[in-house]
Amino acid sequence: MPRITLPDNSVREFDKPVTAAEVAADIGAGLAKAVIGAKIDGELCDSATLITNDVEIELITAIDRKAGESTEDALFLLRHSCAHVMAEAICKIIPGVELVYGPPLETGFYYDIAVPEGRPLSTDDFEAIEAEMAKIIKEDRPFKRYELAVEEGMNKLKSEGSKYKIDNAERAIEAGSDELSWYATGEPGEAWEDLCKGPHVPSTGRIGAFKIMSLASSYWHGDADSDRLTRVYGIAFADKKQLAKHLNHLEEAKKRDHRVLGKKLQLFHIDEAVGQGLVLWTPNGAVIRNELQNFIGAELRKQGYHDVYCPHIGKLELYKTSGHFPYYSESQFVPIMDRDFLKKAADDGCSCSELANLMASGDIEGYLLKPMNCPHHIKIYSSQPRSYRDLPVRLSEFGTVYRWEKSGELSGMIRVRSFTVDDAHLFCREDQIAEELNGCLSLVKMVFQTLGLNDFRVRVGLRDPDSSKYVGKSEDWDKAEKACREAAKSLGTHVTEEPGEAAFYGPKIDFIVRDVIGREWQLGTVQVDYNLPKRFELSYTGSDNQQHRPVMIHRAPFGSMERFVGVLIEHFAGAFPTWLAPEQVRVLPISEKSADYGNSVLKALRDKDIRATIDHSNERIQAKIKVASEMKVPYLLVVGPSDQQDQVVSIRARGLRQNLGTLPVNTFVEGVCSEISSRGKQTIISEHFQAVEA
RNA sequence: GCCGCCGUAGCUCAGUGGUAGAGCACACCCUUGGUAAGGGUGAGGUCAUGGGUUCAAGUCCCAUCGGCGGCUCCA
Repeated sequence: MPRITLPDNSVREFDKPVTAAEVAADIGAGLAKAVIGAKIDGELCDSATLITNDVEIELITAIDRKAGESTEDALFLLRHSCAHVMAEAICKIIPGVELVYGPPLETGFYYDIAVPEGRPLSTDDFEAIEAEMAKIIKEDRPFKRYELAVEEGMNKLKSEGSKYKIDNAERAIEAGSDELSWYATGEPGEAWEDLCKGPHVPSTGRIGAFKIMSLASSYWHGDADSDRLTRVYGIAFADKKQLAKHLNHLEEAKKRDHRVLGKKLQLFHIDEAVGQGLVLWTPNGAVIRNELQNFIGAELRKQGYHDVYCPHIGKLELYKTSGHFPYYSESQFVPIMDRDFLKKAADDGCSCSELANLMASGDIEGYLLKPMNCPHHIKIYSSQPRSYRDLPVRLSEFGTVYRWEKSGELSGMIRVRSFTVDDAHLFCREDQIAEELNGCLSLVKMVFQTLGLNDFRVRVGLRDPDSSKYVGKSEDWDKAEKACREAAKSLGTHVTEEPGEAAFYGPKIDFIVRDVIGREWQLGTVQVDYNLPKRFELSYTGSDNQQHRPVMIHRAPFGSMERFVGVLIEHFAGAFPTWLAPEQVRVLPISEKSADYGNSVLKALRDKDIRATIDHSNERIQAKIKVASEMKVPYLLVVGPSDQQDQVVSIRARGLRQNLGTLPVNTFVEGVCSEISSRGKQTIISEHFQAVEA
C-alpha cells in the first residue's frame, strides 16, 4: 500500500495504488483541478501514472503557486503536449506528412516532419495550423497513454509504415525500453496518436497559450547526408500573459541584436560588394577595437609578451607541415596558385577538372590565405637558436585569419570569414606549462571581469577517444589534457569536460558566452600543444647542452575581435562604458549664442584626449538630447548663457533622465579622465552625484 | 552547403497586374528655443541583379547575388 511523501515531508497513505491526480484530489479540490503532472521519485510523469510503491512525489501545476509562474517541469509538459497538438494539426492540414520527432526545448518546442513532395510547408500555413490547434485545445481532449509490448508495437509501426517512427522505436528499444508507448489525443484507436514516451498534460485544454514561431530545416539524426526534414518551432505557456511576456522579451532582445545596433550606432558594415562575412570596421567600431587592443596590450607587456607582425598569406607547404591544410581544407579559401605553376599546368594540357583536383588535394605550388597564425609564429621562434634560459618565448599578434565558413553559417560579426585573433603563442619547457597556463587564464579572467562578462561557462575540450582526427602521441595528449584540467579547475567557476571538443593538435580551455537570442559562442580559448612543435621540429638547448622540444600554448583571451565586439555590443546593449564608447561626451549648446562657449568646452575635452563632439544643429535642446540619447553617448553637456557666466557645464548622464546639475568645466574633464583611466571604477556619478538614483 | 522566409529612398517600412508612397534622416528657410523630437519647403528610387510571362510587372514565373531563422560545421 503506497505511502506517498510530499515535498513538505508530510506523508499520505493509501490502501490501494493511486494516481498523482488522486493524490492531488486527496489534498484538495483546487489542486486536483490544477495538477498537470507529477515528479515521482524525481521522474517526470503523467498525472494519471499509477503509483504502486512508496514514493516521494511532487505535484506539478501549470503555474507554481509560490513562484507565480510555471516551473521548468510544467513548461516541459505543456510544450511537449503542444508539440503533439501541432503535429496533429499539421497532419490534418497537409495530408501525407510523416512525423519524425517533436521534443520540448528550454525555449519552446519543435516538431520535425517530412513533408510530401511538392507540398512544402510555408509560414503561410501557420494561420491554418494555429486555428486547427486552437480547435483541438478547445475540445479539451484527454491525452491517453497506452502501451504495447515491443514485438506487438513494432508490428503496429511496421504496418503503419513510417520509417521514422520505426527508427525512434528501435532507438528506444536499444536504450533498454521493454515496451512502446503511444499517446492518443482522445480515445485510442479513434483519435490521432503518436508514438511517444511522454509524459503529457492530462488534456489539450491545459495548454493555455501557444504560438508557432518559425520554420527551419533539419537533418534526420542531424546527419547532413541523411533525409532533410522540416522543423516547425513553437512556444507554449500556461496562459496568454506569460506568452505575451515572452514575445515582448523577444522584441527587446531584437533591439539588442548587434546587427541592429551595429547599424544604428554605425559600429560596422558588411557590404555585399566586398563579400559575405567580411566585416568593415567603421570609425566608431574601430575605436572600440582599438581600446580593447590597448587595454590588453598593456597587460601583455606586463606579462612579458613580444609583439610580432606577419603577412596574411603563407606558402601552402607551410600549412601542410602544420597539418591545417589537409585537416581543414574544405573550410579554407582555395589556395592562391603560383603563376608559373599555373602556366606550366596549362602548357602540359591540364584540364579544368584535373586542375580542380590538384587544387583540392593541395598538389600545387602556391599560397594560402592564412587560416591560423601559429605557423608564422613558429617560424619566428625557429628563426634563431633558443636556450632554455630564453623560455618561455611569448609572441603576440592581432593576426587576421581567413576561413571559408559555409554561407548559411555567416552571422553579423559573430560568424565571419575574416577575423582578427588576439593571438599569442607561448613556447615553453614542460615544467613551465602550469605557470604559463595560469598566466593565460588570469588574463582571460581580468578581461571578463573588467567588462562585467559574468555569464559565461568554461569548457575543457578533450580528444574523442574514438576519433582518428587527432595528431600526436597519446602520452603527450594525456599530459596536455591533465595540464588543462588542472588549470581550469583553478578558475573556481563551473567547468565541464567535453570529449571530442579538442583541436586536432591539442586539448583546450574555452570560454563560452550566450548571445541575446540564446546562442552560445566560443570567445576566449587556451590550448596546450605538443604536436606542432614536433611537426616543425622545434627545439631549444637545455641546461644539459642537449636539444629539447618546447611545448606550445595557443591563447586568445578575446578570441576573435569581430565576435568579441559583437558579443560586447549585445552585452552592453550598445551603451558602452565610457572608456570604450566611440563618443564619450557630446556638447549641446542651447542656441547659436552659446556656440563659442560650447566650442571652448569641446576644446578642453579634446585637449585631454576625450572623444567629444558638439551639436551645432539648428534644433531645440530637447531634440539634441533626444538624438544624443539614442546614440547612447555617456555624457551630455548642456551649455547656455548661464553656464557660460559661471564657467560650468550642465550634465546629463546616459540612462539618467534628468539634469544632474553643474560642474566647473575642469572638474568635469578631470572626472571623465579618471573614469576612463580607471575603466569605470570611478565615475562622474560616484565622485560628484552619489545621491542620484539610477 | 541544405530547407523556409525576405530584398522598394541613407534608415524603418506600406504598396495583390494599370502613372512609386509614408515617417525618420538629409538640404534650404523661418524660429534662438534651458533638459527625450518647434514649423515650412525641397531633394532623393534601374523597386537587389539577369531572364521570362503579359497590351501592361515592384507585384506572377525561373536563375543569380545578398539578408534572416534553423540544420550541419567551426583549427
